[in-house]
Amino acid sequence: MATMKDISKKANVSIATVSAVVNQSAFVSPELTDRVNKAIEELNYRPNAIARSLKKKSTNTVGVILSDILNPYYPAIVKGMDDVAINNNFSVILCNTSNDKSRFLSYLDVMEEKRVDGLILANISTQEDLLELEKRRLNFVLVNRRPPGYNTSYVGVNNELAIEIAVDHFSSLGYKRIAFIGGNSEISTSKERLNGFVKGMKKNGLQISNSLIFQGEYTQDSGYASVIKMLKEVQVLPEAICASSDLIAFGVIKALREQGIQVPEDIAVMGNDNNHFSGEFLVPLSTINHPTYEMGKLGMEMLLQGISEGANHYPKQIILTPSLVVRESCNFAHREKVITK
Amino acid sequence: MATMKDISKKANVSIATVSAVVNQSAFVSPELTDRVNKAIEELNYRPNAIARSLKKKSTNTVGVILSDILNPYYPAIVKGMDDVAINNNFSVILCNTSNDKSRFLSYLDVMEEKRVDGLILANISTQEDLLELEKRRLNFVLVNRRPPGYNTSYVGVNNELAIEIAVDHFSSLGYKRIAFIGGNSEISTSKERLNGFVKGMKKNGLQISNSLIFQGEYTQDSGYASVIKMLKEVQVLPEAICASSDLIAFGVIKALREQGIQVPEDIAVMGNDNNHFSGEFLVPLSTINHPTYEMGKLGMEMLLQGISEGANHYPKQIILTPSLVVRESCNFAHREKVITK
DNA sequence: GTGAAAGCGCTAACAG
DNA sequence: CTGTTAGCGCTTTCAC
Repeated sequence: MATMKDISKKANVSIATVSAVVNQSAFVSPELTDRVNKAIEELNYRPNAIARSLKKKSTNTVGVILSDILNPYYPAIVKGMDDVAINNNFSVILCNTSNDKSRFLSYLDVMEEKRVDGLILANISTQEDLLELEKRRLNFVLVNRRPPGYNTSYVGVNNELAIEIAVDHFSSLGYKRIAFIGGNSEISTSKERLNGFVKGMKKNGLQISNSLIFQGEYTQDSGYASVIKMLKEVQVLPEAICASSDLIAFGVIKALREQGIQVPEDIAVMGNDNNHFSGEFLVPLSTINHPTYEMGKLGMEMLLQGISEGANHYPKQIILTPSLVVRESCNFAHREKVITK
Repeated sequence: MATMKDISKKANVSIATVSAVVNQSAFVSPELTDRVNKAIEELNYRPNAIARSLKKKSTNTVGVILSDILNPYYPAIVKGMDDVAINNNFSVILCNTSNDKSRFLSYLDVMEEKRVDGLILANISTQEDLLELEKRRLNFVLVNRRPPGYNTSYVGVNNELAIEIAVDHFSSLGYKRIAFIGGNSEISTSKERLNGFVKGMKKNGLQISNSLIFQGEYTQDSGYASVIKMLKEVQVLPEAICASSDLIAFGVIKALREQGIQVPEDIAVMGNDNNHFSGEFLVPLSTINHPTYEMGKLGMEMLLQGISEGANHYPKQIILTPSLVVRESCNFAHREKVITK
């Protein structure tokens, strides 16, 4: 493959001149520019970004690490990131850890060796992982999840508020006995959502029953399992269920229906995050919308800004505001009946 | 950041020796190995993959180009690719064209400049795009879509068979008047699926009515719009609708329901591709399963094999077989009634 | 077994 | 304005 040297020979100019026209980094007389461009054309020359990176000590590529691309929460985030990356001439290396810690660590190694200019991570919930990350000399911003107390570059949504809104909605509809079915308690978003539940219940003067709080995973199966568990353990069923994610809500509703419990007639259900398919679920899901595309977009913008500003960068956090989406899973006029087993 | 030179000084060995122990590319006495490793530890050294790439003329990274990460068909494909990439010490640069041709071209440029070792493309349907691709000196394999007549490295699913299976299923249930609602007719999978429809209808001795064949996009909105169009244009409604993708089927069912037409009681609907949420759609969708994860996995395996084998590589095509998934959207005992407007 | 040295393709002083 | 040159950090002969 042709190199600048080949071009310089062919065009009878110095290699520096070639570089200057390729990068438009200095004025070159129209005549020479022409000769160079012609040679480039003829030899089908492409600058070698690897060589340039070695010299410039920057790669114009960033890594994106997330835990599970199959979770429908992420594709929009990734799209947001990719859109701004390409607009700024950056490439993104995608790393899908599949929730595997050792895989996460090996991605970190690779990213460091490949000298990415920065990293966006959507999978950091613990101090431990953060420490691991900070060991590397990498620019980074966290997205969606964050360890407790973390207060530098981050963009996420107000998870606490999300569930508060959900509880408010339930309360305004007259529901009082409300269950919460959450995700993995290690994950920051999951904690924040549970906090939001507690806060919302208190705010509305509603009583919290510990027997109606469940934690599991951010999956449909987990939501399903939690309901089965609840049905077994609890004497008086809740009037409404607040799920920590739409995927969980899907599982919840599935389990309920299989047990002959109608949604929303018997029990109301709210989701959270506004999955692409929530509107067309077995029963159209009322939920809380999360601006995921924005999150990815802003995350990447923040990272690139950090990269270009270097030490002058002033770190910040952006917290996006979620909003209520009313559909059919909890619109039923509330009755006073209490369901017992 | 420490370099091999730093290590070599600190450990009092030559730079070549450092390289040898880092890469285990030659025997080094245990003593020197120790000294080197100690120095590496102390200086927190990380090999510079950029420099290595420049020298070795290979980057251990591949590009993946696809048209729309938001389409639920792709995440599993990407996961399959990423899984095998990491296992082989490769990174993947994700490129999401958003169906934008100029963006596709600029991705190609970038991939060439960044000297990726290969490319997987899931968005190539036309001769034109293929030509554009072949201009670059890049190893590549096509996945999912392919231009007519293309017969080198490819992995996809038997789209024709998929729809044939769907038609067979309808036929076995007694449905005769069947509509087909397809995607963009430019896209290879879309054509193949339409062919499968025609083939299946003929095979089952069923009459094809051109007024019952629609093309649009692989989206819910498009499926919705096609049904509205059909309802307006057609005198005698079909008994069953064969959708080219689940997303389309979602739109179809939504439109039908809004018009007061029950699925499957009034009209049966089959999807295609087995979207993650098809089982929990408003009406659980009977569909055809596509092994998407496998497709990504095999595609990446094929590419990496091609890369390592170089000119000795013997190109091939892998066609995965889809399978019927029966749920509720076309199980209704068929009645002889004909619906007219 | 280990070290010296050339060179991958490019950028950026620095001279002229 | 244009050319010369010294590296960027690493791999890889080729001597010793």
